[in-house]
Amino acid sequence: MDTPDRAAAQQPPASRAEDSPVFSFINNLSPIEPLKSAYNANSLQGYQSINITSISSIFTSPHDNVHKETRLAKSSLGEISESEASAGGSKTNKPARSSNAVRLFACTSTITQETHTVTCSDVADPPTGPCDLAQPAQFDNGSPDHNTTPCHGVRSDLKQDKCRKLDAVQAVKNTVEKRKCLFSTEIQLLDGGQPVNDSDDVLGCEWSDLISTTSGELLAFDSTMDDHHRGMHLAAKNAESCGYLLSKLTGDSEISGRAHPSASGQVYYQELVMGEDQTENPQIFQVESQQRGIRRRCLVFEAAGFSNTVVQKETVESLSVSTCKGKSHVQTQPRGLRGIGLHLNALALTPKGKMASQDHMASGLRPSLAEKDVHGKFLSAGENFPNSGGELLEFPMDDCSAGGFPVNDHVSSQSVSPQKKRRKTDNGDDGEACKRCSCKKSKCLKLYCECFAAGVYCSEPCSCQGCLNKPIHEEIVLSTRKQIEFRNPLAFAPKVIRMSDAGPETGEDPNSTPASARHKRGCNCKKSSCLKKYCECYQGGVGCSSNCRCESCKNTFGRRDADSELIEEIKQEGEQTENCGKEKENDQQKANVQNEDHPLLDLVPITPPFDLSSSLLKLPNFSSAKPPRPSKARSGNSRSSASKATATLQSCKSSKVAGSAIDEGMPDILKEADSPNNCVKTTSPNGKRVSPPHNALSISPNRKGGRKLILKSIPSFPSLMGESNSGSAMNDTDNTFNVSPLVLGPS
DNA sequence: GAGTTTGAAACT
DNA sequence: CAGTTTCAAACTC
Repeated sequence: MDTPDRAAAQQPPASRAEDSPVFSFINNLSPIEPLKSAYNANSLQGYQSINITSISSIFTSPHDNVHKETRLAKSSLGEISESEASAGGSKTNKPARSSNAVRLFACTSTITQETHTVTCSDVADPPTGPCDLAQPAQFDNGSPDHNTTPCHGVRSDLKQDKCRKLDAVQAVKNTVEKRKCLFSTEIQLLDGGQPVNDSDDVLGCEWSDLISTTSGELLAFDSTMDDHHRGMHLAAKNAESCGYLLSKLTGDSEISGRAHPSASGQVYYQELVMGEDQTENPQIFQVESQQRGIRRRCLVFEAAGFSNTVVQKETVESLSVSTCKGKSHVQTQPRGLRGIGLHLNALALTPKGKMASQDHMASGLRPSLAEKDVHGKFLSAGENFPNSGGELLEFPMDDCSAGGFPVNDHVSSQSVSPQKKRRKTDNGDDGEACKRCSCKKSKCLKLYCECFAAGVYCSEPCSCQGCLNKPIHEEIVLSTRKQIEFRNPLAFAPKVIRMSDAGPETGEDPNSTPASARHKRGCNCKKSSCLKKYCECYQGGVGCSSNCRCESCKNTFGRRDADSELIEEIKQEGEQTENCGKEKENDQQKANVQNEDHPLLDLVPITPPFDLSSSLLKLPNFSSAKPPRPSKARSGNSRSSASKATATLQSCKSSKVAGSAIDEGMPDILKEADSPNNCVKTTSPNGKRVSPPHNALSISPNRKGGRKLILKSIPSFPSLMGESNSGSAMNDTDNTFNVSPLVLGPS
């Protein structure tokens, strides 16, 4: 178990990898160089305003993250494998994990470490006990995906302050370390060639990602050779394990799968992680702090990260995989977990558009390596879903958001290839996808700002003035967010979740029915008749619900008026499944008719708030934050429907969704708050789609139509509130799911 | 591209 | 909690 860890820890940071033939070899290899340069340039541009050091730090972080993940994954795997061997094959062997985790940390620390002071040994020694889960989580943070799961994000934030000082130094060192990482990855590649071969898909993705990133890093950071050597050393060792791991990962996926099939499981893990994280070793925190760069990106990748964390938590193996979020994830991740985490705030942006189908991403193979990386990450998120292929959770992240996030993330933006953007546009409506905010007075620190609302930093595409929503002003951003969250816990909640067909273009699928926290509140349209983008419901592609206070609603995605009918339908479904009331067959029929009226509706389950997907989303949001308005909305016109819904809820729950999976696994949040809504929505006003159980399933890999569960938006920021709540984490699904795109800084 | 409209967010 | 103001997106020209 410990051997790997020890090796990492023991290895003198200064060990000379440079001398090693491998090192030289790697240096020579740089097929990917061009990409790097591109990245660099992009990143720089993105951060024009930022000083060089910051930029570098930022820039590095993302890459680092990527590397980390890859490394970690591999190394962790390798370790795991080793540990397993030593342990006698008990995969779950905690000690093993801890060791693995430790090792991973060591790697990460070396890679990302802002300062050499953070020694691998430090990391290496962290107490294994509770850390098992926590560690993985940490890695997740670091992971490119970034999910800055709320938990992580928070921590990291806290630590960030410390780290910031080091940032400048990091920038310089990052390059070195990155290089190390690269080396490690490459080495791994060399060593682990077999593994890669073993699972082309999964590994391939990882590799591609790794390569791209590594290559880029290598090119960019060659100068830092000295440090590299150290890194090399570690890397080399890691590589061995990694390669091993890679080979194993494919196999391990099964294990991961075992862990927590259900979404609830995911949540559970997160919570565990959260808790653990809190208790985690300071060392770990250091690592996290080091990774803060990653946090920034969180928005984009949070989802993925989330999934990653979960996965890791669930199974060590998954951890290793996390890096390769894309494919590897899918394979490795426990099914239950998939999807949930993903959503990003970035999604919030999506509303506008369009949910870019991320299938592409999932498919993962994009011409540009960079894209692959990014996509892979995204994909991973999406892939979380059980059926990577068939049903993916798509995160509607806008390219912009996702990619866009970018600037901060550098990686994202950089990595985001034109194709992505194109994709956005394709999916989306228009080029808008890329469009960003154009705030003038809000300084991009209010929800008016799409970027801010989405939990992403403003980037190049933005035309904002006096923007403070930048990594440089992270503290301000965080504090502002806190304030907003305090005011409205759901402020950053995901707007919509969507279930869509497996079809690659899900984004556009009329079928998909998003639900969003905001929609929970409902719109308040008066003149737009809910037929224009002014209407959030319409914008999100969801029907208005009982929560809406709109006037003369003509929402083509469904009306609240129809809610009652829909509800009834749901009831009927419930009956079908179980014994839900027969009460309103007629109503149901009516509902169906209405649905038919809207072509889109047919497929779409419509209502927002409460689809399975919504349940997923809810997880995060609901628990902690209750929508401020909901009461209002309910009280409003729709109330009747609402009451119905509630009434039906029980039946629905029991019968349908209740679904074993959800109820069981689902955190209370899912079950509770929206359950009624969920039922309703699942049924969808349209009437066509209905069975809630499916929804529940939707989360699960097997959704009926092979629909993808797409999270359009996820609460990017872990609600600060949530954090506090996290203590009661189990209950608060919100926390678990919320991944703060932006890392919450030290609160 | 400029101006108007709209509704959410923020403020009182 | 309600009403008003501010704001930026959406929309129109």
